[in-house]
Amino acid sequence: MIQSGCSTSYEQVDLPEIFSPKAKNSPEKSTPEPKKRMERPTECLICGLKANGYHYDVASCNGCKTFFRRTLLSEKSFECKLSKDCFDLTKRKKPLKCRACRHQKCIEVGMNPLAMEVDEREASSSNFKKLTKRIKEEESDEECQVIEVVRKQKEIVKSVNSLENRLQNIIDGLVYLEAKVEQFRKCSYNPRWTEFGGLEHLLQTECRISYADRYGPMNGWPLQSHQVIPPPENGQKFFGPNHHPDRKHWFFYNLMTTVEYAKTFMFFHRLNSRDKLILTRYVSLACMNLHVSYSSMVKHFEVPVQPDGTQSPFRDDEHYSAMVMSVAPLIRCQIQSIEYLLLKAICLCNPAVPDLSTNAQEIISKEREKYADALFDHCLRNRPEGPAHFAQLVQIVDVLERQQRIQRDLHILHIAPRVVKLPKDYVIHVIEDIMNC
Amino acid sequence: MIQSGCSTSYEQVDLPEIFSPKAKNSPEKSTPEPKKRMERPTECLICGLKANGYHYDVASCNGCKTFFRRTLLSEKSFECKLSKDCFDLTKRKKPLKCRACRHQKCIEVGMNPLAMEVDEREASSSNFKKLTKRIKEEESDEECQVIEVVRKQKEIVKSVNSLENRLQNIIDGLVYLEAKVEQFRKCSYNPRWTEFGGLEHLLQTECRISYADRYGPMNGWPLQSHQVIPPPENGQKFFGPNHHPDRKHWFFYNLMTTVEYAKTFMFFHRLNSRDKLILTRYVSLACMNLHVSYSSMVKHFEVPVQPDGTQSPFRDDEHYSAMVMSVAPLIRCQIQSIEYLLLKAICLCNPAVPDLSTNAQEIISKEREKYADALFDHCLRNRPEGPAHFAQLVQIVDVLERQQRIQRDLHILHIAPRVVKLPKDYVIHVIEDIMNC
DNA sequence: TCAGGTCAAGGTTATC
DNA sequence: GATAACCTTGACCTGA
Ligand SMILES: [Zn+2]
Ligand SMILES: [Zn+2]
Ligand SMILES: [Zn+2]
Ligand SMILES: [Zn+2]
Repeated sequence: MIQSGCSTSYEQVDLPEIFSPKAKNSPEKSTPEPKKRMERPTECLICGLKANGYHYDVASCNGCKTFFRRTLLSEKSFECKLSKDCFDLTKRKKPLKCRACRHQKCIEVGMNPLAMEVDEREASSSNFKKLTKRIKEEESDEECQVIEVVRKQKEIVKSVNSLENRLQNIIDGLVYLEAKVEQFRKCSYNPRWTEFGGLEHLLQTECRISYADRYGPMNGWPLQSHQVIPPPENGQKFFGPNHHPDRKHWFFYNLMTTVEYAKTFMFFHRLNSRDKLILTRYVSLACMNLHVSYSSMVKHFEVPVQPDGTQSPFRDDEHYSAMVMSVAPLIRCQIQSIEYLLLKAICLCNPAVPDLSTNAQEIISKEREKYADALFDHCLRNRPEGPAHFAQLVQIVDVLERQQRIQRDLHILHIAPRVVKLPKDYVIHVIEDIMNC
Repeated sequence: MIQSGCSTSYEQVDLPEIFSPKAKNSPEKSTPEPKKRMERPTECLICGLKANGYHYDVASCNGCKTFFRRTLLSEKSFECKLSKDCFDLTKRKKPLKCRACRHQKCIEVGMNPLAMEVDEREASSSNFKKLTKRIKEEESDEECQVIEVVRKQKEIVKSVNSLENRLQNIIDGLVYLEAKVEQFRKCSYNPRWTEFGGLEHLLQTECRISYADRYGPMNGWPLQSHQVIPPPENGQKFFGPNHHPDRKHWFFYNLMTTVEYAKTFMFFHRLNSRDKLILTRYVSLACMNLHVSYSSMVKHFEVPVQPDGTQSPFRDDEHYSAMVMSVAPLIRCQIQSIEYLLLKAICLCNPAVPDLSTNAQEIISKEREKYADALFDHCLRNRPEGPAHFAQLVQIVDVLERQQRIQRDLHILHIAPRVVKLPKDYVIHVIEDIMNC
């Protein structure tokens, strides 16, 4: 099952398999290979000069490393005085001197602020907060007084920059969140899926994303290839309450992760319980699909690999077509990481979900607008054919919508009837709650 | 017979014990130790912070350890901008930041560059050369001069470097040869031992080591435990011309291998036939013993294990003692692979073998010197107590000498009389030629 | 290896 | 335009 990245939810037939090694031969593949962390990097992904290693997870030079750290920990914000492409190396061989563009590029190539070791002082009094804290709705909270003073001094500057900053903050927030989500997937938290409550329970309980910090990464991941149990032919592996502390049930875990992802959004907490339930029940599958499809694309179209190293091959052409359904559009428009993040937020903020209260519709609609604006702005700045590209990206939302409908239909037709016959403690409630709607 | 690694040469023979662990209490060692290395060190002798162990023979912290290595291997020299007492902890509680004084202090407290594992490139750095040379010659220069002189001596360094290269080449050659020898032992070449000519024939014929390439490894080795025929109680297994193509007579094969090993040495071909015969007849047994004992040590096997997986268990304490005779000293001094290789070459180059021509004595003597020099140098660089360790290693040659004498005496007393009575095609000539001398 | 730290060099801005 | 005060940068250092 590509969407979960798990070929074994209950058994192999439940949902179409979408990935296979065959997929490599897809004629659509033309992504330029981003270099993997295998060899010594040669070129700084930010400025193009000689890289001297990986810094904050990105092949980069010493200068860009220091720059990223400095700017993140500083209180300043920058503004490009040219055309916001000073570090676009497709347009020029050498970047121009521009801190705004340089910082932007650092984020775009994926510099990870979580790799930074900041103490509390630093973390609380700096730009770091912007990138690592979720964006605060309209006005910023009170921070320490020193910063308050600084802010007042720079009020004028700020108002000029505010829109740009706001969009940047949105992106920074999503970048940060995604990093946390990935940590969560890799962490050793692994509840017994059959004992885990349903969606409602998931929504009522505390946010689990931060468990990653408490639990730390799963020991021994990624697994060695001989440890990776191939998905059994009969698909029975995950039937029943078999639970290995270091093996995750990825369909379950990815769905849960997506719900936790939703729970970190500020607007989400302005919804009432019923709306929360309705929204997550509907959108989680599509969000998860986008997540897994994007990961697959980034990994060059191979079988999706979960953080533990397990793969989910699929069996036939039908499954293959089902996969292409959401992966192909991503590849076609060469989606980039920030675009993906904004798109996922847009998927989450779906005001068209049936049965939402009017209030929820309003809130969610406003939120979607925010992310859509940010995506549009981002496209304008970073794509030659900005508006057209934006339109292409938005179409992906429709694809995801159709895809999740198909998956649910298949589940209801083929899986649910079997699940009914299963012993009660064989049922994974989160999956059933989400898939049967 | 443990020394051959085969308890079945012709039959099981008991060797008397002549060597006991007591022998390790060499009376020569009584140097007054300046500082004991017994307990965990608490304080870095250079900077006064918490030491995390001994580095380069000195209780020191990780920082000072790293600093010493870096500065020694660098070409730079430093200069104190204050009064050369920045690391004088009697004058201040915390040292000042000063690389000149820190490096100086490292030398003063006795950090030993010979404990550094440097490759050739690194070793050619001037700072390293200077300090190692000084320590070797036990000069006590004024420390400040050391660094001054370093620059002026860069030319000398180059000539010293060539010696280093030569020593490294010697080691490289032995490492390569050993790999070939091991291949040979594992290969499927397995002549009928009773039809095989004697030592003279072995010397006259082509080098067999390279047969390994032609024959390839023996199929099915190592044998499964159920395939390993336990040595028969009566020791008759290898009596007679029984020959299995995939079972080797290890006493015969190991001796043959040792002669082939000798034949690969350049100096060996400068000897006349008579000297070749005399030399190999005498030294092959000891060389083979060293080989088998070392393998046993490496494999943590009390009983020597042959490449096919067969073992040679021994029956009682007497056999055990006989084995310990040459294995125990190896374990005691924690012999390392390169030391073993050099030691084996030294064993081979024995100018004291009776009846050698004067010419041969000269050649062999020179050769032994070469390997002994290399071993000494290697100990100096890699062992904290280099010279003492070297002495310990050389003592092993004496042990091997006594051991082979005992083995031969036993053979002549107990085995040879029986062999005489055997049918002619039951005799393994290589063994008889070597053991009856 | 890659975090954070340091600081000389060079650039920028403020002031005269 | 000169001078000083301040900021930015990145090579290099340190240690886990
Ligand atoms: Zn760079
Ligand atoms: Zn710019
Ligand atoms: Zn120290
Ligand atoms: Zn000093």
